[in-house]
Amino acid sequence: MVHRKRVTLRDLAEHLNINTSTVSRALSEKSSEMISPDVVKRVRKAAREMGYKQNAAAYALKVGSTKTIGMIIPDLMNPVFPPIIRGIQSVLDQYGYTAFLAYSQNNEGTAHTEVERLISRGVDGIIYAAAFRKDSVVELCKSQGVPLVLVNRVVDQGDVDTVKVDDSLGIKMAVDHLLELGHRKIGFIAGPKDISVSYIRLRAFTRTMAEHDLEVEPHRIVEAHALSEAAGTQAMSVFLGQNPDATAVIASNDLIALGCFTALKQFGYSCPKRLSIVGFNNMPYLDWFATPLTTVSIPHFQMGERAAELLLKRIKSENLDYNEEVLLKPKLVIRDSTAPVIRPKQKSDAT
Amino acid sequence: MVHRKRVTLRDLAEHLNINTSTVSRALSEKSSEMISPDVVKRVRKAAREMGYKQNAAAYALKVGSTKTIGMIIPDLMNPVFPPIIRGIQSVLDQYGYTAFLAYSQNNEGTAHTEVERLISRGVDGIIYAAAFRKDSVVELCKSQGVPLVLVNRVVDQGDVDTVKVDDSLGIKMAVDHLLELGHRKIGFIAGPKDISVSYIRLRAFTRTMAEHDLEVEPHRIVEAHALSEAAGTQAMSVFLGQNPDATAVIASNDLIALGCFTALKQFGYSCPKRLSIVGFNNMPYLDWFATPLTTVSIPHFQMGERAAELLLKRIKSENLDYNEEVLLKPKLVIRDSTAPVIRPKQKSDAT
DNA sequence: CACTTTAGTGCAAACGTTTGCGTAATTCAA
DNA sequence: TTGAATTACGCAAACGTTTGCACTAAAGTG
Repeated sequence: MVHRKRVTLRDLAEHLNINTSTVSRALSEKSSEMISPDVVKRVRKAAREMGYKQNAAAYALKVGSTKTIGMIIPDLMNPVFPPIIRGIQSVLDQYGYTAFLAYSQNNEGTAHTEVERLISRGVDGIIYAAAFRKDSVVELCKSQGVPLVLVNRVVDQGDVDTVKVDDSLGIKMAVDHLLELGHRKIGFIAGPKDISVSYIRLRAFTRTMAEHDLEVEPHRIVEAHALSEAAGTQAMSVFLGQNPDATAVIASNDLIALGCFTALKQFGYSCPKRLSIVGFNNMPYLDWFATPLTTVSIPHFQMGERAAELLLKRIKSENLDYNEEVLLKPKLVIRDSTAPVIRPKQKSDAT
Repeated sequence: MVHRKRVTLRDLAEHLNINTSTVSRALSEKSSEMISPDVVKRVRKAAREMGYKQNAAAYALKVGSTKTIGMIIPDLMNPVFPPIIRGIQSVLDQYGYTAFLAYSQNNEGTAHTEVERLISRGVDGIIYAAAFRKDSVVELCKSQGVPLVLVNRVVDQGDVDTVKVDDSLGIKMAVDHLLELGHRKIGFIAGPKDISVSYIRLRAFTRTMAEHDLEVEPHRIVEAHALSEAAGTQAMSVFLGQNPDATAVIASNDLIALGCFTALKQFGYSCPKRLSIVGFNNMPYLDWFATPLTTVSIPHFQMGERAAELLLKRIKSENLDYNEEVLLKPKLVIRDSTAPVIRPKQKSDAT
């Protein structure tokens, strides 16, 4: 019994000998009060029995809203994003919205085309978790009148809704932690500086150090070409080459921090004995690692929730000019990759 | 410059002083050959300049195909699924399809309602990675005429397209590996038996053992109430309670295997010295773990690809009766959680 | 009782496409 | 040059909804 044909409003109407408009109104929560309670009851009963499902395409065409949104993340393989996505969807579900998922692959060009695809699909709004500091996507959305909220990564020009965590505070906590452990020669493995989080975290690092009257020399900072594991080991290799005396590094990212571990191993150094490492993001399963990573934790799920709430609000209000910023608090989770500094007996301890 | 109104076919037609049907045909790849090359060129140029984007809702309403599919997974937090999703989308992208993502939360009821939602959204097909052995979703899809392909988890009744890996072979490899290491007292932490993978893997375990003339007694098998970490430690606790002599266990799942680790720790046992563990799935980042898990690896990404290909094929052919099964090969990746058995000096070594 | 108001329902247009069919203009065969 | 075949395009219907408006019948008002 294959029902290739779905049951439509007209089918219901004919079956009940009433007009399709009455059926439509009876089914709608808001307009059902125009209709006599008795009819409403009969219509809904018939709808249930005959298995009526609203045709989303027809609705979208008529009303102009698809009840869908698009979300763009850099890469699903980065374990940071699944919780964010879940957060988004948890609130979307409550309002009958559904989400498309697309990837930027850390490339603004593909992000742009993906956004175009989503807009062409008629999404009511977009959550963008892959922004570059200078990003054409925000112009695109603005020109097309599509609500947009940025999450995690933000954009230099200020007039757009954003949900982010206080990266500066996070880095400050990391630095303070290392200082308390006695570290002074601290390095920073930054991410690409065209991504806001990389930039902000790096600046927060130097600023916090400065507040403690610690000058950070240029060779203490090296920039990874991506927020990835591979880029991390590459960057850490050059760092270790030019900083044999460093006792700790902060990585812009957990993935970069992992990369640091393998570079460390290649140099025959051990963590945390020879060098402490702290990451950023608190990705899942870190507790299981051989040397569990000290890292600053961000409220992934909550970020998703707030972003979705903000977007829905913006979709409703039709007021695109206003922009809001919600700032979430990070917190430091201390594990085994950081330890008190050991005063070297000699200047160099080439193992 | 907020363009709240999108440019439509009619806008193009009026601007060019031709009929909308001509515009439509000129833009379509297939029917553009009915139109003079000159007109086609002009239309496409104008479309580009005026920023025309096809209205997906209108197209869907008219043609009946939304060029979207739905995928249902148990839970995004399970690190096995992101690669599968990526695989699916990588082939979907090539054909202009987009995917909705929904979660069953390992509950057939919610899976059912999610599928209904997706169908109501007009998806052209569904990829279902969360099936139970007896699952109403396949009936639902069949009755609604919606193409369905199962991935990873399959269903008892046979007539539905599936992409799966040879679980039995995977377990056989795991058992053989343990036997080679000298293990004989091997346990199995099974998953819920209403999920095909749990059931099949368990059966493969007892069968393979039998092939080696090893009877497996009932107390050697305990069933976790879910394919999750928590369920794993719970099950492993009862296992250890009733099997003080066991030297190895196979877990139905990496997540369950992780749970086994913590149960082990609670008993003060060490892995692999006291007990070897092997998992299933080869989730990401296992290499980083304190004791890297020996596990059977499945081709996640490829599974996604094949599932998408199969679904697209089924969507095109309109032939719902036929069903196909693609079977992928697993392989064993040996890490540190398995080691040769140590012959106990005494019968009991209560630490 | 004659009237205005109100409640309940039907009619028809519209959303932006696609596509079968008709028709005018062009080409071809003879 | 004439008729048939072909090419290129326009006309209009249809997909399944929603919604402003018109209409009927009942209820309320004086």
